Amino acid sequence: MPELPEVEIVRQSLSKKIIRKTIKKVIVRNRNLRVKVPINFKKFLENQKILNVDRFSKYLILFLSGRNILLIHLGMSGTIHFLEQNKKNIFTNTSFYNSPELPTNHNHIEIFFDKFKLVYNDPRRFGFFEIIKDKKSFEKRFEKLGPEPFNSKFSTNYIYNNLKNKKKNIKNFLLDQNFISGIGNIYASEILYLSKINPIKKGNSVNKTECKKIFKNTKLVLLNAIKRGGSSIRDFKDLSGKKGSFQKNFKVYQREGLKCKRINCKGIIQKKNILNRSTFFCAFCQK
DNA sequence: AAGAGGCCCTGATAGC
DNA sequence: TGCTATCAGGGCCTCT
Repeated sequence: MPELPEVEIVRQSLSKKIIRKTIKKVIVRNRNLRVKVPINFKKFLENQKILNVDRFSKYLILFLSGRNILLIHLGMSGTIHFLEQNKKNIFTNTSFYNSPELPTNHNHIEIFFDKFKLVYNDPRRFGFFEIIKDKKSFEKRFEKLGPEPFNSKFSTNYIYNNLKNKKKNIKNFLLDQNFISGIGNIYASEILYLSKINPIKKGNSVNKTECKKIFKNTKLVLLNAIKRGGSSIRDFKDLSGKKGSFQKNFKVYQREGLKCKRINCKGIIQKKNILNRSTFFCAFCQK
């Protein structure tokens, strides 16, 4: 479901709720996520205080007082719900990302604090929870991943040097987390549109000027998305204003058959399957 | 070794 | 109505 901007919005909302709070109780209702939830998962969390909520790429990183680290990945369909406990001890939903009401099914993990709880819901179960026990394993966990777009390691030259001898198409490069971390299927299409590059263009035929555009537009698109609270594409029911709104800024994603938004461009947005992921682009202005 | 493709899983929607 | 097929915001593993 979420790409870097959406996970960042979750991180921000979570921070406001749980930093310096202590986990009272944990219920695991279904261990069968993408990675099996460890059998002693509760032990690692209960009575731990949340020191900080960080994020790398699409991973949420919760630093716990006992020095363990909880890693959360939302996969394609994971959502975290915040439920407040009222005077009658009934939990009522106050969701913060993309999920107006707590669904009845697929609530796999519940984390109780004083007066509220977090519920992890994930129909497809591509998400996962992981406990990391020390700093070394923590660094190792992310060592194969490429830099985030905001990291100084990410630069025009970094892009160019990685692409220059490669036959892989540029769309798949942007989705390759070992090259750059945080871009997903929506933002890859959007970045290439703004950069006027055709998604099927091979790495070795992307020139330096184009790399510069990718560099600039990657940061632009992700930062704008964060500014607008991320993109909400599946949940159209909620009107509470808690949804992200970047979907209104999509130039190509889910715009198949519609006119290209570039001024004076006569192109029509096309949809093409690249490595089994839908890719949207304007063949007229993306060369 | 790089790169293509399959697979994990459920739910919504389209088409017959 | 009730089937089947296709597609979803991700990432890991395998095969060539």
